[in-house]
Amino acid sequence: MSTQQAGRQGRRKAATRAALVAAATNQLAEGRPHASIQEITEAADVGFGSFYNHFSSKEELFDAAVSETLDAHAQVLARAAQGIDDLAERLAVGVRASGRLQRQLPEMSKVILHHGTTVLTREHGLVARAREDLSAGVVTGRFVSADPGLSFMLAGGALLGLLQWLEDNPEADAGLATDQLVENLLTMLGLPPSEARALATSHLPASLGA
Amino acid sequence: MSTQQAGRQGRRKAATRAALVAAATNQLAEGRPHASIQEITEAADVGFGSFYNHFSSKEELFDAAVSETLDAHAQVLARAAQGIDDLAERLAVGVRASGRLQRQLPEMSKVILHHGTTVLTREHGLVARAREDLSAGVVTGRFVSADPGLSFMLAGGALLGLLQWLEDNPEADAGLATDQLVENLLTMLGLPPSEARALATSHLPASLGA
DNA sequence: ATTATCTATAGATCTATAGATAATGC
DNA sequence: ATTATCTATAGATCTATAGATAATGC
Repeated sequence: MSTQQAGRQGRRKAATRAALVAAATNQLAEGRPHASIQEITEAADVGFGSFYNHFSSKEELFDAAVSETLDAHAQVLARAAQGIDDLAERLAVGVRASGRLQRQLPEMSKVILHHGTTVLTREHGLVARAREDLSAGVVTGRFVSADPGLSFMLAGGALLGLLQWLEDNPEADAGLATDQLVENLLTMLGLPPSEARALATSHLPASLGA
Repeated sequence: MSTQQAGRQGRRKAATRAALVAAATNQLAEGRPHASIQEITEAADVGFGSFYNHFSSKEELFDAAVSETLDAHAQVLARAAQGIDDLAERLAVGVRASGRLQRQLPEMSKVILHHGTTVLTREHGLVARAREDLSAGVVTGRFVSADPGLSFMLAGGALLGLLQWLEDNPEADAGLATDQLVENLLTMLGLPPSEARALATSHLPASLGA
C-alpha cells in the first residue's frame, strides 16, 4: 500500500510506518494489547510524535497490525494453493499450511489467536476469500452444508482451537495434528471418509514443512 | 465463596463485591475491556475507593468476572447433564445446552467469546471437567481420538465459532445450528453417524429451550 | 470498637499537540 | 520550500491511598 512511495522520502516514511506496525504486532503477539503509544514508539525506535504522522489512534495501528498479519498469512496460502482448482483440495492445502505456519511464524498465530473468533467475521482479505470458497463448494456440490456461513465458523473455530493447542504443545507434531483436523473438516463437509483422508495426508511441497 | 459471610455486614460486603463483578461482566460483554476502575465503580453505583476493599487490580476483577461467568454456565450444564452417565450423551447435552444458552443469556456468551480460545485452556471448573470427560470417554472406548487434548481444543474451538455465529445471526434457529455441530463432533469422536445423529437430535427437557 | 463505605486528592501515567530540527525535493 | 522526524510539554486521564463518614457488632 504505502510501500510504493516515490523518492527517498517516501521510502523513509514507509520504513517508519513499517517499524510501528512491526512493534505493534510484537506487542499483540506477546499478549500486551494495553501497550501505550510510548512503549510502541520506543520499541520501534521512533520518535513519539511521529506516531501521529501515520495513525490517529492506537486502535488504528492495532487494526493495521492485524490486517497486515492476515495479509502476510494470505500470501503464504496463495502460493500453496496456486494452480489447485478443486475446492476441497484448496481447503485441505490451505488449512494444512495454516497449521504448519504456527511452527514457522508463531508470532503470526499469536496475533490471530489474541484477536479471537472475531477474525473469522472479517469481510475482506483472506478470511472473506476462504468463506467464499466454502460457499462456492456447496453451490457446485463439492461440499454438503445446510448453512455454509455456519460451517465456515465451525471450521474456523476449530482451526483457532488447533492453533491454540499447537502453541500450548510446542513439542507436538504440528503436521500430524493439522492433518487430523483437515480430515475431520472434509468429512464434516460431506466428503467420503476415504477421500477426506487422502486429501488430508497427500504429499505437500517441501516449502510448507513436514 | 464470599456469599456466605456471617451477619448483615458480611452480606452488605458481598453485595458490593457482586455489584462490582456484575458491572465488570457487563463491560466485558459490551466489548470494553479497557474500562477504567472509575467507570466500573460508577456503573456499579459503588464508591471509587471501595473497589480496593475487594480487588487489588482491574485484572483481578476481570478474572473474577470471567470465572464467575463460567461457573454460572457450569451450573446450568450440571442441571442439564444430571443423571446422565453415558459420556457421549453428556457431551451432547452439554454442548446442546451451551448453544441454546447463547439465546437465553447472550451476555454470558459475549464474555466467553471476548476471552477467546484461552478459556479452553483453563485448568479448573467447567472447562477442566469437560476436558476430563472427553479423556475418560477415550479411555473407556466410548470415543476414539489419537489425542484427547487436541480433540478437546478442536471441539471447543468449533463451539466458540458457533457462539460467534449465533451472535452474528440473531434470527437463526440456535437449536438447529447447535445440534448440527454436536452431530459433527460426535462423528469426529468416532461414533457411528446414525448414533451421532440420534444423540444430537433427541428430545431435550423444556427448560433448555427449543 | 470494628469494619466497610465514601469523598477527595497526590502522583503517575498517557495522549495529543506545538515548535524545533533534520533531511529531501526542485 | 516542503516534508517527516524529533523533543518537550500541557492537559487529561487513571490509579492508589489517606482520611472522614456511616453502619454494624458486642
